[in-house]
Amino acid sequence: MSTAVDIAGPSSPNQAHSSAKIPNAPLRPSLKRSNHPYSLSHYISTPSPAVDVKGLIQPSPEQQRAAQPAHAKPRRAPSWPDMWESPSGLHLAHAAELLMRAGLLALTPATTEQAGLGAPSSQPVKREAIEAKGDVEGGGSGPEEEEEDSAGCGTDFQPFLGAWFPFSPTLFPLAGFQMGGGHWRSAAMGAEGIEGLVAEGYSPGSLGGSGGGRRKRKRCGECVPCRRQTNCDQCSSCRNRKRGHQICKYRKCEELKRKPGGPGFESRVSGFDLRGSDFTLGLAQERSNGALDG
DNA sequence: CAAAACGTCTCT
DNA sequence: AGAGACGTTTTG
Repeated sequence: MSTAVDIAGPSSPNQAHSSAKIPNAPLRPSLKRSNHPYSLSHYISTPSPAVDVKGLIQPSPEQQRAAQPAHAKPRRAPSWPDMWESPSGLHLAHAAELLMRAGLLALTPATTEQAGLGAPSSQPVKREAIEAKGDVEGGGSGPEEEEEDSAGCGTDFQPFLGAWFPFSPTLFPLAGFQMGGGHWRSAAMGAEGIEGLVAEGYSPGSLGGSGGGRRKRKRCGECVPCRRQTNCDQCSSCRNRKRGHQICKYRKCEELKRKPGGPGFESRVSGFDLRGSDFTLGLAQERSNGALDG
């Protein structure tokens, strides 16, 4: 088992059968790409190891081993440290900063307004375009991929080293990234890739900006509910699926529960702490409650 | 086209 | 405020 979180709701007796017909994948299929060799509890209990740039670029054998637990099937470059794979993306901000310092990752400047920080329109960048290219690495999506589908973060992209890592939009402001406009730049990524990434983002219309009509937001893919894979079959949403048109209450994305631009939206970003994030703390709490397995 | 699920409205 | 119903959007 990997990081697939199957946090039972108040009761989930029918997980086995319900999971058979439940679309495990979050709405964004690209989330399937994420591959987390570690369980959630790993990230909860294990402090992020100090990583230096050198280790980032040329991971030590120890790091490689750490990224590849014995039971984990190697579905990506084994040289890629697990810091990219944190389901919460906590390692990522650290990594990004290190990369930036190392000059390996440069970002195009964007204003806060452009980035839409704290604004509901701060949309994750759609990744289908680059996924099509990057599927080479971890692309062997076997059936077991399902179990990790929702472990992805907001955005994956393939950096210069050729491996996927989850990319949470909320981390960009932390690491000095400006992402709202979809403008980020990898030193090793050509303009084509960048443009593809940006261009493939939500269309203005789908952003609800000028389109006018209401648009659907998408699951973040990284919150606890999103990571849950089975419907409880007992909540009102599950029981009333046909008429309710609603996802299981216990799978309802935390992000979508919030009103866009509502209270807490911005503070979650600015108040994000690399070690004590809402997500991590929440998981820790869940774990202490026995909701998460080891 | 069907299924899934988000957004909004209405009711309690 | 929460739940339910339904329109609508999105995806395969």
